[in-house]
Amino acid sequence: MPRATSPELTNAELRVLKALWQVERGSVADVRSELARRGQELAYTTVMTLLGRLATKRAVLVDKEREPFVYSPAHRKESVLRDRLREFVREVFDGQADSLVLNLVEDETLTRAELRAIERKIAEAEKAGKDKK
Amino acid sequence: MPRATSPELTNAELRVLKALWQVERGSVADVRSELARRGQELAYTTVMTLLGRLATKRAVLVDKEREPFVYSPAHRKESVLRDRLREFVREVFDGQADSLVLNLVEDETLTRAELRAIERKIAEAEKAGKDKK
DNA sequence: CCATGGTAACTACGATTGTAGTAATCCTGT
DNA sequence: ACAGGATTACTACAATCGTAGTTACCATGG
Repeated sequence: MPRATSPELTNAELRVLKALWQVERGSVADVRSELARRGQELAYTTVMTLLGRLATKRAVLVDKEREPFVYSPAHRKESVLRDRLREFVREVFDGQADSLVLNLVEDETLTRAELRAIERKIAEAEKAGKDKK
Repeated sequence: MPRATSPELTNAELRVLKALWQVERGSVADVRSELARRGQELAYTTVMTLLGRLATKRAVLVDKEREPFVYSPAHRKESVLRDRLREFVREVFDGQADSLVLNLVEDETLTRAELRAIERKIAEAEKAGKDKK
């Protein structure tokens, strides 16, 4: 089955994409300063290389009409992260998402209170979406 | 802070390590057939290379006393997976584990029922461990 | 005793990753 | 009109990855 988004992104590419989601759309310079803001100092050309690779992978769109080129994410953050997550669950936890969550709780990355909060949030969302569906 | 286990493992290495956890300890040939059993056909030397790399990273121990060498995992599966998970949550979800779980639910990888099951399991475990602690 | 099959050590190799340099071009202010 | 900064295109390059071949050894069965 075709991936919802695009081929595998590397970590470096993902960091750039995250910066791009933040600025929504922008030039290499824009993305670069957003990265800097998050502590990722990269050479101008490095950012360009990464954005180029993302474009090749159809993960970002480039508007070349006017210079400097304007880059924008090709997919919503949620979709991309979800694909990543799916892949991770499959690769590392053999598809056992529940075992993954159990890990998070045992590790106290997630408290039981948070778990319950999540459950509540889902229940709400379900109720709210009932009629729309 | 020092990682609980070892330096980053690649996916190929992780697959080998999983096979090794399965057999608990064994020779290259043993690991290789376990991999085959799970649909991963690899050349004998490939498995050797991977086990060698795992040994270099201190992720497996090698007993060279007697040939064929006997390999065994250096850490429990749980620890290694947990490290991986931690890393993933940080890298991809910026540390927001709850957002990750929310994703799993929305994606229906996890049902709400499973969520509740997990919660119950945790509660039980907590109660059971109370006196031991 | 000697060939053969298993095993280990070392080498290989193209692809990808992360990071960046260089060359060429294009505005823009003086 | 030109120098300099911004911008893009192309190239680089060492490290790692995934996969495997080659060489050499050694024990065992015939």
